[in-house]
Amino acid sequence: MNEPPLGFLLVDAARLYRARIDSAFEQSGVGLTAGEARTLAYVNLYPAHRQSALAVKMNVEPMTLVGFLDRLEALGLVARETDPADRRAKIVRLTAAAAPDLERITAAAAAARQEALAGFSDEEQAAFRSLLARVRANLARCKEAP
Amino acid sequence: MNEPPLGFLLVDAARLYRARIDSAFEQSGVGLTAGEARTLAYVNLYPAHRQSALAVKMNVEPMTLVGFLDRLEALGLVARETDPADRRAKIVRLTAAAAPDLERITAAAAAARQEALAGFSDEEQAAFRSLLARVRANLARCKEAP
DNA sequence: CCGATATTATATGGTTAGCTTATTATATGG
DNA sequence: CCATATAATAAGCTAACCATATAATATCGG
Repeated sequence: MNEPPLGFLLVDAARLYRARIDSAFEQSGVGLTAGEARTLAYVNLYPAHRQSALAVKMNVEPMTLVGFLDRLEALGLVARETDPADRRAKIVRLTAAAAPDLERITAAAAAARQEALAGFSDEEQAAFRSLLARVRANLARCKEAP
Repeated sequence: MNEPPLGFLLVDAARLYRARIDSAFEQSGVGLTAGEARTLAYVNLYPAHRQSALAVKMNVEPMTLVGFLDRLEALGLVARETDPADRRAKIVRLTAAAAPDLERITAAAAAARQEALAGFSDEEQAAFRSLLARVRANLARCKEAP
């Protein structure tokens, strides 16, 4: 019996993962969607970056990021400060209020990850991570051709 | 330097993959989105199944499948036949017209896969596929708990 | 046989996460 | 100092999902 092609596995797995994350966040009382939480985590990971730089890190169009940041800012979890070196640009920072949410996000994400990787040895987890990172890099690179 | 967590890699990779597939389909003249093409490929993979069975295979809600099939049927690529054993149910089949499109879809998907897996050895490809299938199975299973 | 319950597909309507294109404000190079 | 580039954003679109409700049909208990 033929199996679904690899691309479908990837898209399916990602959709299920996102759904799992969404439900984990809903349960844990953090009022954030997967995309918002992802953005918050990236701001934490790359602090004091400009929006455009953050968008590059996230492999997302700047306009997509604007929406996420709008909501996070409205919730008081991030702040946009005008870059003193360039008044067009904005520097994105976490606020103090973000810390507890970030912690719950991290916990929920860890739970989801644990379920996704159930039955994986440490080596398998590392291998999966590394292969996935290479796939992502391949696809991100081939996006800059047109 | 910290790296983005695994879940984000997965979601990012899938988004980039879907975008890549969409552009490949657009270029190749097949007027299908990634979701529609995925559905068509699943119909090919699991022929003469009921919609509900197909939805299970695709890990999608029945209502999501309805939309995809509506469009594929309007394009004349699939047909819905009433199941003689149960007049509520419909059996989904490919039409003869689907063959060329299916071929172009397969080719476009293969091209995207090749880009995603650039630099992978055969062993790495197989490993990635197998790990991904396990992740998908884990997540699909843990979806039936609530 | 009959009524209650379950199942199959679907209509309706909403959400999330993206995108493109155009606009505004500010920088910067000639 | 003007032309062009860049940073964020506004506006509006699409795809891909989901949940809830409904109509038709099956099925099971009595």
